[in-house]
Amino acid sequence: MATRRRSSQLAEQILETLGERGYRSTVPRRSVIQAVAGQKRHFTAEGLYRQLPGLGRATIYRSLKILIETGVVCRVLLEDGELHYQLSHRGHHHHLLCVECGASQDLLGCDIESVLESTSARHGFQITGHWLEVYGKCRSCNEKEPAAV
Amino acid sequence: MATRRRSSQLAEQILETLGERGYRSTVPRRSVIQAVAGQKRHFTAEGLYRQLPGLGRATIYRSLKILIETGVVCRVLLEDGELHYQLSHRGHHHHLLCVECGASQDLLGCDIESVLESTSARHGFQITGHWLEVYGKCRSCNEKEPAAV
DNA sequence: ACCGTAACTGATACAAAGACTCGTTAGTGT
DNA sequence: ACACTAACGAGTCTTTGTATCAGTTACGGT
Repeated sequence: MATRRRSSQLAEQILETLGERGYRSTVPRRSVIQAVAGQKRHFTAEGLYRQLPGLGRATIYRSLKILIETGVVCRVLLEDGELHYQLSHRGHHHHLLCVECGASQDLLGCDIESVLESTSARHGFQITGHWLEVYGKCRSCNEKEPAAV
Repeated sequence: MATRRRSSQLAEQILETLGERGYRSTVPRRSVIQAVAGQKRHFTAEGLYRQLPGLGRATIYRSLKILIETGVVCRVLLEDGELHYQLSHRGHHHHLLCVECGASQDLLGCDIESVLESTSARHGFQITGHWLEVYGKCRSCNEKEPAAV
């Protein structure tokens, strides 16, 4: 199956990145990476833990922490305040989160930064970072169930 | 002291708003509102709890929940993922959070919405909401400690 | 002023998410 | 092959918040 091979390749790649940073390639770590690489949407640490019986909770959280530091995974804030995780290929970016199906896509071609920059300057505020999540309905959910308005 | 009177007035006003919604004016509730109205920056539920000995944790959380529902208080997401609370006079708005002093001001005159709208449309995405927090240094912190670059 | 009742309260237990500790195991460079 | 140390798992602890429940209190109606 193509998807499976793709996620294995990704896992391989992630492992290599960690190797470059001096992290060891251990059996549990590889399981976590494999699982993360196979996620189609955002996931929780607890979900991973349940998906990987035999691994300790601490290992899950430790691995996840490393992956976040490395930039392989990023955090996603759900509308209700819940914190999830998600694969992140790029550097800084934002998410379009579908509230129906839970899918998420990266928001590209968005120059939020410049808008923020200029508006904040008016407040005498010097921006160092920001966090943006966008919620709504993705294309396929829109088509499935056309706008009720 | 002017500040004190202003926060009392605010507390009075909040209480009135709750009254209109059918919420009772109880002693513990008034304490919470008084405390919230006196906060200068974002705060945590646990912080309130510590500030108000004699009140039960459940009461703090319940009151806070009501205040959020009523729109008196809004949630603020810190850069590290911590969730704080903050007075909120307006409806929907965003925050400029100072990472030095913890001050926060509302981001006004920002038409993020329209930028998001048009960008997301390109993805076939129909926006229903979003969450934006901006981090940086506020005017006074900038002046105190001029840019190191 | 009193009463009935529904809202509210605090103590306590519970739950979820995650950090910490520590003795053991296992990658990795030499 | 060995030694050094990162990483492991089990378990405990903390933080943040919710659920339960018996007792209390605000408040509209008389």
